[in-house]
Amino acid sequence: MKAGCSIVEKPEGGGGYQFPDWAYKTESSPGSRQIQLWHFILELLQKEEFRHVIAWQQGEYGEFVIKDPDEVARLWGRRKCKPQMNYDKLSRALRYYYNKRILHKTKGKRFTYKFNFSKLVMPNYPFINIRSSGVVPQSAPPVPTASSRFHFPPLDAHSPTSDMQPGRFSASSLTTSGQESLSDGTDRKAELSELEDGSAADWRRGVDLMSSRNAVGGGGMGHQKRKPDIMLPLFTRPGMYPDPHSPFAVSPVPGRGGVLNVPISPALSLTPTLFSYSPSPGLSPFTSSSCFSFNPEEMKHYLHSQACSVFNYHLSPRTFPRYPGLMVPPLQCKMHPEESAQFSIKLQPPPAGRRNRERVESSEESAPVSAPTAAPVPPRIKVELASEKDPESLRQSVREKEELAQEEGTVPGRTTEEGKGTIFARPATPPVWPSVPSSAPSEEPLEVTEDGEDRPGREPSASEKKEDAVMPPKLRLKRRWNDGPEARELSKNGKFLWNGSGPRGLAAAAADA
DNA sequence: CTCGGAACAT
DNA sequence: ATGTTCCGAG
Repeated sequence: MKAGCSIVEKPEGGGGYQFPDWAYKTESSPGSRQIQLWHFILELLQKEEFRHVIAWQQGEYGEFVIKDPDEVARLWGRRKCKPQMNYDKLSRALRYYYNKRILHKTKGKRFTYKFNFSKLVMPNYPFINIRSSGVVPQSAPPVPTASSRFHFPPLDAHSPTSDMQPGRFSASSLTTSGQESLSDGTDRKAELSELEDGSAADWRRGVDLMSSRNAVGGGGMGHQKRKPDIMLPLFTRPGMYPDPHSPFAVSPVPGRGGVLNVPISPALSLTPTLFSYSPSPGLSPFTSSSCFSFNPEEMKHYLHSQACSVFNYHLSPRTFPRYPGLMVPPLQCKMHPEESAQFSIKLQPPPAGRRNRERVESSEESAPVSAPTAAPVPPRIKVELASEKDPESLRQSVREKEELAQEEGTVPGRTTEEGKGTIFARPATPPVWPSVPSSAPSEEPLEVTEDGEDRPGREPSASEKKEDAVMPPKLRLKRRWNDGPEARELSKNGKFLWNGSGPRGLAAAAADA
């Protein structure tokens, strides 16, 4: 089928680092999902080349703006071999992330979305930002500001968390950047955000690590219901602060030039450990070249990180195979000269779906002009050139290097944002990240979550077993953090029916099963 | 623009 | 499970 796209192509034609195909297939067979949209977005955000297309929004942690929707869609379409991709479709996919809580929309701001990093793991970006050495390319998510916030659901009925939270989050909830407060209520049905789901659950597992630091949290937590431990992932220990480059990042392993040297994730040891995840895309040095290099060493790291990710997040169990011991995928698959892709022709069957909606006439409209040669009754296949234009490409690597050299970067002119090194500066107060406590030994920014699924020794204890599971899917869905504080209201509108929303909606329900 | 239901695809 | 493709509604 997707003959034309067999290779994982990089977004911009030659430029970026690429991962071998298998790298994207976190799960070997069944639903190997290749790259996911949010991954892709993050990927773009990491590269300066796309700064004009998509970039972090300064001032809001994790928020980004799609400056050129069409371009982003094009790139995405290319990556997925869906020439017909457009922003409308892409945005639909993005919207599906709302319920998954991977993303949410920044209301009032066009093309602006915000990541909920607590839910993300970068399985495919193990090297990202790990190095404290710095190299944080330009795009690092903005430092959290007062206004930025994620909705971190209360641990209990009343969330001590927010309360105890050092200012940062509390304030935010009130204003939120400004806009959403009013209209959001629109109709957003169920909000019920109060129930927390994974996210809360996730971060709450701070446990051990934080045990010592609990005090810091304000000591408010004493009443944890299910999770015995809750903790606010506060960075208590000065030493563990995030590396200067990323506000959230905590690179527990300071000087470590290498990547993960973590002896497999602590999680494996059942120790509820939280890792911080740093959204800031620090490209690792590895990526400086146009091709991703895979050394056994790195591979190992990569795998480790995968392991960590998988075990610590409930992102998706299938993110990584249960690698017994770690098996290293064949490295043989070096790099494909994908340059060839540039002019390859992609065949894409018309959207087969929707048989009902005959797109008979429409079938042609998509490529009316270009298919003159077609026979009278054109086969239902569209032929398209997969060329487009990828000017960027090569120079990227160079640029990156330069960046590295500069380190701070001062982004070359432009950037609506105030950019500058300040981006990476961390707030005076410890970059508290609710869901990201730091764990000493590991670099992988991870967060422990509940997916007990693959955890070797882990038993699904009722208490720990996913809360998600416990919570009725309905409730769990349609929650948003974004809403105004009050916004959430049980909406009893008819909207509670999910009849058809089916699979997708429930997807949010956790990776279990 | 943005949302989200539906149906369909992988 | 995660999109993709359409589409009506606001």
